Amino acid sequence: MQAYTASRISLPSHSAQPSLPAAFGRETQQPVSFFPAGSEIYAQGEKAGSFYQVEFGAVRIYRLLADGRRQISAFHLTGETFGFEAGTTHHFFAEAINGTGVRVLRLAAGADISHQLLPLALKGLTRAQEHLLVLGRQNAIERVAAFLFDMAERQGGLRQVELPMSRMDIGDYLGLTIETVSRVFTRLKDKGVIRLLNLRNIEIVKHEALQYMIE
Amino acid sequence: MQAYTASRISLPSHSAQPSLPAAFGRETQQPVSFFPAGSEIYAQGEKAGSFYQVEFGAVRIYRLLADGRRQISAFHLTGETFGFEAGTTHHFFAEAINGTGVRVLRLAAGADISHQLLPLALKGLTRAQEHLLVLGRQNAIERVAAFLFDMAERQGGLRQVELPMSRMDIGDYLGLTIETVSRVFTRLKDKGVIRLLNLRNIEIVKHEALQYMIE
DNA sequence: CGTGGTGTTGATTACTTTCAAGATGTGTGG
DNA sequence: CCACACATCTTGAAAGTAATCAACACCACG
Repeated sequence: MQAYTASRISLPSHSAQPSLPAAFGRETQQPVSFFPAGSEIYAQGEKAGSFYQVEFGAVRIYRLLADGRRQISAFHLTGETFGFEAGTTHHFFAEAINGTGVRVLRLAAGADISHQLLPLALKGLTRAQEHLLVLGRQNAIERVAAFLFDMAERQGGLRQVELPMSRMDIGDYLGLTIETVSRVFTRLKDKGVIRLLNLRNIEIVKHEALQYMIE
Repeated sequence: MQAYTASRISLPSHSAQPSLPAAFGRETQQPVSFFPAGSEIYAQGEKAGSFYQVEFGAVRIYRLLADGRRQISAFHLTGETFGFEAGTTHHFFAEAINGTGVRVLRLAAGADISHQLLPLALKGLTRAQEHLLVLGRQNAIERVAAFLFDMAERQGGLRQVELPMSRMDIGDYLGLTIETVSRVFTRLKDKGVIRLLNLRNIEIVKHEALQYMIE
């Protein structure tokens, strides 16, 4: 059994203010905060009310069981938005996987941007529900295939895919152990479906084989 | 492996118009439609744009893999709302589990009720993410315990809990086979945690034991 | 060039599924 | 109201998949 305790590694430092998030008005503009690898963006139980846009890097959203088992419910890559939750407190943890730039968009009191948030929330809902199918009904190789397919798609559908997260993160996202994740990578490599360029970069050789695995 | 094909059993018939859904304005009022047990409310690929409130009965939301494996992502009981989705087409199937009354709330063109929908979408998102933890990181007995705990809570926290769905529905919700679900029910009964009043009604004898199982 | 963390591979164990048979429950028609 | 029939559920035995335990390899860092 793999176990964790949530740790606050360091505080973010503010940096420059690059590209404007297209979907939101100027009034919500905030500078970009930098979060070092492994640092906490928000914690379960903290007051919610902001949301966050990834400028660069990657973020994991997760929950813990009392005995330390961890389930990552989502990864967020550059350009993606996260952090909105029901109620006033966070139900999940958010951490930077690597050094990550995040634009914190604090909701002005009374500002009604629900018509902008709703599509994002619905997209997150659809994503979560699709992930339920993977965790509930697919085996190890299908889960990894679905993960790689999704990551490739979110990176523009290129052959080369970057995996900013560790095997342990992948395992905790797919409901598998790191050993099983590793074995499946090896199997996919031996089948010629993927090539392992290095630990964090893979090439999808047989895209259609991958797609076929996940239906 | 358990397999399904989605079937259209019958069409709904309109009936009386009881209680007003408190959260929504008069302009969205619609009569209650009755859906017989097993009938389809909407299908994957159909045009979305309405949402639905359960007046009585129960609904299952699910997805299918090409080979017939099914994952139920949610059950909806009396008073609950469902059907909002990202994009213009449904990604899921919705079926009445038993004879079910549903109020169909069609969105008037241009009507902006996103501020009413957002909390519902966020609640659904939180629910789905919590379910991810169950499917990804909990074993059979913990899954069933989490399910019973949730059902009890949604029915007012009473000792007696009604399970309107079959063992197969429960299995497809929890990512288990019907045999495993049945065995776990027996184990919980033998431990004195629950009593099986009949197939569709259980009594939670040791509420704290159930809670302890799911942390 | 060590050293600690991360990842891979192998052997064994454990849990859930699958296959199979029997029991229970429900609905229908006589 | 009872009897039959079909569907659903339960239980048992065997098989399969992933987890666990363990050792080793690789990589990044100081």
